[in-house]
Amino acid sequence: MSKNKRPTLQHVADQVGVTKMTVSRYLRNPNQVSPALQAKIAAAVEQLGYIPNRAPDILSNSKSHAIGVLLPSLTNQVFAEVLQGIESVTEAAGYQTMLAHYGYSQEAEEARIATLLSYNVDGLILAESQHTDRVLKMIKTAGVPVVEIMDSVSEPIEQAVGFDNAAASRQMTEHMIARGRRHIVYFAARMDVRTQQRMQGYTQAMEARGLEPRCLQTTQSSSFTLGAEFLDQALSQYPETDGIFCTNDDLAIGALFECQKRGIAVPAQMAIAGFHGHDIARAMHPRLATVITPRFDMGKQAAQALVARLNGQAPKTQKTTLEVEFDFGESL
Amino acid sequence: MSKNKRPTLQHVADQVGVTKMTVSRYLRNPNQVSPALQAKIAAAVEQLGYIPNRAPDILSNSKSHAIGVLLPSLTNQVFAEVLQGIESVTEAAGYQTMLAHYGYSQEAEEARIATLLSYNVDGLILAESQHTDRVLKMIKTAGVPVVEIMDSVSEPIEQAVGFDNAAASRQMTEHMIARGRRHIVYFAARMDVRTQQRMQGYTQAMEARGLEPRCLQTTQSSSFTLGAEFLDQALSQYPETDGIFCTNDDLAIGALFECQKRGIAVPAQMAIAGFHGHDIARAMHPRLATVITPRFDMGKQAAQALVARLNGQAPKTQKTTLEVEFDFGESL
DNA sequence: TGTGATAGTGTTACCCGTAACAAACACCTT
DNA sequence: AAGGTGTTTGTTACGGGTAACACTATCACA
Repeated sequence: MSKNKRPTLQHVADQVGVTKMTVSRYLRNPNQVSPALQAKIAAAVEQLGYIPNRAPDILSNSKSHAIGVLLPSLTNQVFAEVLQGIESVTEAAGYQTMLAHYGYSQEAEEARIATLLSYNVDGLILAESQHTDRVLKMIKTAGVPVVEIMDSVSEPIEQAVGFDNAAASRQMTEHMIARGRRHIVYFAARMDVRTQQRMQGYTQAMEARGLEPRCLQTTQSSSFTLGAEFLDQALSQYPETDGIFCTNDDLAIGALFECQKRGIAVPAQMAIAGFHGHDIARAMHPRLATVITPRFDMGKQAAQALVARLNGQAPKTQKTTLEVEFDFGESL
Repeated sequence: MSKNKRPTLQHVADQVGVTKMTVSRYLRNPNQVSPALQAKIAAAVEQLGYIPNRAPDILSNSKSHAIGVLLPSLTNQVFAEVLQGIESVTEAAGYQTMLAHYGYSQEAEEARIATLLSYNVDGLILAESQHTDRVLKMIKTAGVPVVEIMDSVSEPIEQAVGFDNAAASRQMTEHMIARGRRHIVYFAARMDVRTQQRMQGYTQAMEARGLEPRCLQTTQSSSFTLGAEFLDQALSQYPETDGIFCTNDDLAIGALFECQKRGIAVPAQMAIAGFHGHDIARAMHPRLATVITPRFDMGKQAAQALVARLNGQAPKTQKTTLEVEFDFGESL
């Protein structure tokens, strides 16, 4: 039961009767060694089951070919799609992503970044625009390129790829007003920076039309259940409510289901809009009005920018603002 | 603009006037060095912004304190929750998870595992029960412990934590039959091993009652849209259909929405059941009948088993079968 | 005063793949 | 035949943290 250590280049070399340098050359470019040896080395590699080992390279060159990705949450569909966009690029470029999540906590983010840097990641993609001082110092000291996503308004560390949360929210609110809604309530959860920006966009649009902004908010995380609870709260607190705009689709769907349960007609009696444009929102009846955010594309462009940096290209743009789309669905 | 290399123990040591060995000792246990040096080293570490480096340790000991997790997909809510269960354990145990996904392809899984092993992961959690020969050989050669999840029936490489897909499916089908449904159609997508097991459970239950099993299947991935399309197909192919059992909640929800659109009463005219028990299924009206799978717990127990192995404990059980729960909701 | 124990610090060697350089050899050219 | 060129393989050293061992200073106690 003694654990045989995993084979190294030396083991392969011994089997063939050459030095490990020759095997190393063969593995990176077979034509660098003579045809006779090529066959022998190939056989030995196959027989021993040699598995490449990045550790020495990481140690020597501090290049891990790994990229650290920090996301607040993975159960949130939004970030799963962002990650797909990132990996569509990193995978093709030969980078392994090292994923970490921090549950919207700055302290947790700091700890995760320290861990990722201890594995010598070559670059970082961060889904947050505000960081602790220690995070900023670590990134500077480590000298790794960083791309921030989700927000194109805040000042980035180096580069950012995102969209304008406040503007998107303002436009959706304006559209609801244009359709005749006057008593729109905003549902906000978690109260992270982006939710605050969206709430601000809503508030601006309401005030610009002389309407009174009304926000229901909580620091707990959003869920369908919460959307239902907020609907209840809105109806009792503001009985005249004729529209609801939610900081994400989960709340909106929860509110819409609750309307259906109570027999409140959507959109006849109540307009409902969400944020992000998830598949489910677009499959339901009535189809949910929502802001379609460029999640995949944002991940993709962020990764492209990072890979370009790692290939030695200087940052091209500091901020990239992606456009959101609107689906006014059947719920307004 | 010359890139200062990130500080090493040697830099800290030089600043203090000791050897790097002393700094190393301080970092792992401050009391191993004299109080006078403790203060000086702490100051130097802080000033230089020293970031620990795992690479040498990985090289020396082949211990990375990282665990590789292979999931077929991340946009699938199921696996996001499994991952949360895994990380609830690994994070506390001081292991970094390295995540990779393979889009349900055995070849992609093989490539991902090779990559993870090249980073010297200490262990693997695999969400698949069938693997290529090369995967089996690599795992054996690397000598890393492996825990498989999602399926407790197939023969595991070493250990498995899962549930019985066929039995769960059989039970749900039996319940639908007991409620009087006679023409139940099964909706299957992707056709991975677990879907096939579930379909088999359905078929067994139907045949045991002398009913004709009818399956609509496709290799494309499931979606709400596909659920709607399948409903259309079922109604035209088998007009007498009075029940639908779907291989996952996405299909079931798509089918349910389509019923609502067409004015087909659920459950009066059509019973619908899903699989997995997502939040959305439990928030909608009528509440979707569904098999609630132990996703978080499965990830948690798999990670616990793996961490125990890494702490030198022998595998306790080869297979762990977790129980599923049933929510018959309001759609049967 | 010598002996042994202990605390604190230093020295050396190692992990493994590869860059850089060196060497050996075949073959061609003048 | 000497020199030049190119091909193939070998040798050495390196990266950064730490285990193992060595050494020194301090102190207690017989």
